[in-house]
Amino acid sequence: MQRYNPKEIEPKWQKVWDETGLYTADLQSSRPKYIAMSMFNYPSGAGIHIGHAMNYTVSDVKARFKRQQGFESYHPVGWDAFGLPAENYAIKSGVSPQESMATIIPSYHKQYKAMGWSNDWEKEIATHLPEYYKWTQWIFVQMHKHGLAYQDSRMQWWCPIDNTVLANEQVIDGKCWRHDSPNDPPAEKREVKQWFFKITEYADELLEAIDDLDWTESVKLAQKNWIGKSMGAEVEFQVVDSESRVTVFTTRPDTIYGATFLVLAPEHELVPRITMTDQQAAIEAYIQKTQKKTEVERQAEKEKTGIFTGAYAINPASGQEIPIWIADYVLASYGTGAIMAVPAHDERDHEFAQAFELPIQQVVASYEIYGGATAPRENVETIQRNTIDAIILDKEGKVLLQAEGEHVHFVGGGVDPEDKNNEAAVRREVREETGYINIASIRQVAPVVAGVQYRHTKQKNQQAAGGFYEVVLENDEKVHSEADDGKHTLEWVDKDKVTSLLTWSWHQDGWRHYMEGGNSQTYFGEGVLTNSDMYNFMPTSEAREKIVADLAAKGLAIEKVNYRMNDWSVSRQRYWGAPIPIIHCLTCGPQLVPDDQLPVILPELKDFQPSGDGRSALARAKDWLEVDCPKCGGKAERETDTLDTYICSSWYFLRYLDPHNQQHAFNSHIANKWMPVDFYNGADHATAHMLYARFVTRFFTKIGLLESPEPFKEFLFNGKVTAHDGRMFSKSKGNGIDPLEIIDQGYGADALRTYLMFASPLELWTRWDAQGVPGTYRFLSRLWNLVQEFLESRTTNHEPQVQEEVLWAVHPVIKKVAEDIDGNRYNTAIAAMMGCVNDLYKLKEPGFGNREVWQQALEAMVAMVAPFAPHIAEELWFCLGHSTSVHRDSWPKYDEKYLASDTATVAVQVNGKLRGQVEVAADADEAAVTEAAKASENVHAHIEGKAIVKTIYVPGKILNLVVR
RNA sequence: GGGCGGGUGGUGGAAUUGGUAGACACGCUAGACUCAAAAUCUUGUGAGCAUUCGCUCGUGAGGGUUCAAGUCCCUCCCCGCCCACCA
Repeated sequence: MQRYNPKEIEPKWQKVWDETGLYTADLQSSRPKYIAMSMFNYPSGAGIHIGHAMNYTVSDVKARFKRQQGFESYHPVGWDAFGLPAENYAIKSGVSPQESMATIIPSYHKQYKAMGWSNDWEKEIATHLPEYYKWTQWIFVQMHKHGLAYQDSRMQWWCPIDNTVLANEQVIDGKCWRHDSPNDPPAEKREVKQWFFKITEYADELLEAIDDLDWTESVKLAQKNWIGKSMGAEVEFQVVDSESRVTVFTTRPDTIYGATFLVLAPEHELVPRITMTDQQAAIEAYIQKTQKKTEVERQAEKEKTGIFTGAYAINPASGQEIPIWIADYVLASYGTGAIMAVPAHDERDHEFAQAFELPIQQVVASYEIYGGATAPRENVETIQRNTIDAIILDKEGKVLLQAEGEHVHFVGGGVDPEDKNNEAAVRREVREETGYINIASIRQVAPVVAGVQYRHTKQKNQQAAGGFYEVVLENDEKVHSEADDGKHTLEWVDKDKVTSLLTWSWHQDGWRHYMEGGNSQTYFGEGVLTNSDMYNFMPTSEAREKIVADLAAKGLAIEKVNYRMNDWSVSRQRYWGAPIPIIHCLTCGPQLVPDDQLPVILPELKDFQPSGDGRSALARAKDWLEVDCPKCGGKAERETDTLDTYICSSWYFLRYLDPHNQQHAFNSHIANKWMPVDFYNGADHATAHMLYARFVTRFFTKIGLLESPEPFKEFLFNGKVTAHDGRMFSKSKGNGIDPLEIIDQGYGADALRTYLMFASPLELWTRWDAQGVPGTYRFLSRLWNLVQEFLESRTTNHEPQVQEEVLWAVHPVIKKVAEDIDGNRYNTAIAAMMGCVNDLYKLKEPGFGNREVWQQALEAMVAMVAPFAPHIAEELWFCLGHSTSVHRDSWPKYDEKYLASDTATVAVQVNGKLRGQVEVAADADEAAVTEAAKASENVHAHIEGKAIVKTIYVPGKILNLVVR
């Protein structure tokens, strides 16, 4: 018998598939279409690594599965060839990126084929070829023509090593994404003229469509956070003694009465205008300091820094004059670059206020509707008042509680108009209720809490907002009080008794807050307003709208939606990218390169070093640079920026559908049939790339070239492969695993692929286990041997009933494997097939008597294993007598009659504990099963002498006898 | 700090969503084949007790609901990932 030898069969079939074009998709086919792909590959000299092996196998399995099911299945292949690494390599080695790609890409061909991926090589694309980037440039032109591309000067992240601008997402922890080791310098900020795509114009629709996507949930959430929509308002603050107004953005206009100061970002344009002369020097020094500060430093030091401008503004709600500060915790890039600080209700503002001893004013109170006897009543007048509650302590630390009927609470009461402040109210209330007059100290110890209740004494509902004050008595000297009149009683109690004695929950809360030493005036939740004039007791949600509306009527506010997402900066000051199709004319300004002159060919150079003035190496290509203006014919220069490679990858799936089209980026008719991509997967780029692809796709639908507004129907964010110790594989650690080496060791691509899909659920990270591939190799060998033994055996038996168990073993697995692959549960699909092979080993003991049954079973097994292990499957498929490939239209069908057995094994529990099993007919009723169970010896022992009080029967599964 | 995932044998992971916990695989154990080794095949493998039918415990910790909890509810602990001064 021939042994399983992947080294022999894998190259053999790879050659056959290649020559016959087995995986070439017919885009015009009348079959239902299916397109599965993994994220674009960036080719580098290192070749494919284990992460590639993982990613591309995931989509390959899906594509193969659908192809076997009869779909016209397309598994495309292409190269994201532009980008920094190839250029950096060129700078170092002098080998041009064009040349290195010309050798790297063919080496990838070999590796892809060795992995057995079912790519359609006829439709291969590469982004660095003029036939591709002509259309990348064309997209820029279309964006420009539709008003979505513009040039602007911006402070931009700048990598001091590459001398290039970085996108926000390319800055990680303050450093360039490619230079993030401890020794690398941080990214800087520089003013640079840039081209932008107005992705923010699509922010809302990109956000709204997320919910309906069949994507990994974490990625959907990441996209939402990335877009970062917040609803709020812009409010104007008049600067005192000045014409200027400061516009702030806030999501909490309801807290405006608590805005006790303003903060501007150091870069804010008003800073120089409103700075008082005596502060000027200090402020300039502060701005200098913050500009030098890197993101890393800003994040490391959490303490707030800032400086007072000397200027004041008027709070448009309260009319108070409040100081204007500058601080770097306010970002120039978000909102208006200025905030109203509400230290009582925002953690950052609170920190700042504490650091600089600025006033804190609580304006939102948590709110409670009291239950029980004091519940508010209907059709009763509601009055509103502020209250105080005093936690009175003597020198020993005992606490004074007041009892009134069934209620026990702290001493407290309303704040009367004659009380000039709350402290006066506390003093008055303590004297009136208790008679104590000598108070050592008073301090607010819990935030103001509001509530509504029914007051029997007044026969009205009362809304009250009150704070808790710690009152420490100096001595026990007292005067006549209400307590002496018998209105209520007073009692000194130990601190540990207080909680259990208090009858009002809000007093319990206040006490808890006090005992926890919680902050006395901050509250970050929702509630009702307090200290806010006519808005008092209004719920925060309502006040948000009302206050903005009232201020808007005076022209001082406007409702505003803000996004954290910024426009897409598409300029790169690099050589190795698609040139931006713009010509700068001194008289006419920037002009688009006319369509008939596309592509703007990237000239071949010898020196790829950026020109150092912030422009790319293209600035030195004089012949290329100098052109005539397409409008006036005068002297002009080409744009030297190239396009962000994210543009290349934002539409490549469309080019896959029409890779050789000379007239158009893609054919709309074909694209409308094939879009959206049915299955997409990857382990990176959850935000930027996916969002840009969605944006560009939506743009195409807007301009009428495409029907589907979303590019990816299903997206699986799969896990990565790490070393056995959980650390990332990396070249510097020298711990990489080379997939080709595994294959060459003799295990073959099939075993490797199967292991990667089996090791763990696709969405989890996999730790590389050196024993894993040998394990799946063993499984494939067993299948191989099973088929070979069957083919060599001579036994026959013509009775159809013989060995029908074989079908009972296989058909449920056919059902499960298809369901599991559809649901991306590849690991359990493989486990089910392994189990099935093990079952077949046992069933072959008496020989392969019923040849028809065995033929059917083995064909099904071979076909099911084919998406994971395509080579062995093809070999065995032909061995089993086929003359066409297993990889098309071979998926087995299961027969319902082999799914459910006519007998069932029922587990018998007594009082929920497993005590035995009984074999019964599948349709046996509860009584019959109970009878059978009672007859079972061990069950009998457990129920003997006891009464069965209840019986639960789950048909075919479990019988639970409850005894007493 | 915010958000999202998770904690199940020696290991990776199963468990039809409340119904026999540990499928499948790795590793380990014993045996067969072999002069021997590898490969292959056959055993056994959560812990403890009993080594005979069995019994007790067991899914991060503690409590609860239920005939029945890895799964549901409450309290707490730990780990991973992503985002992070976004007003």
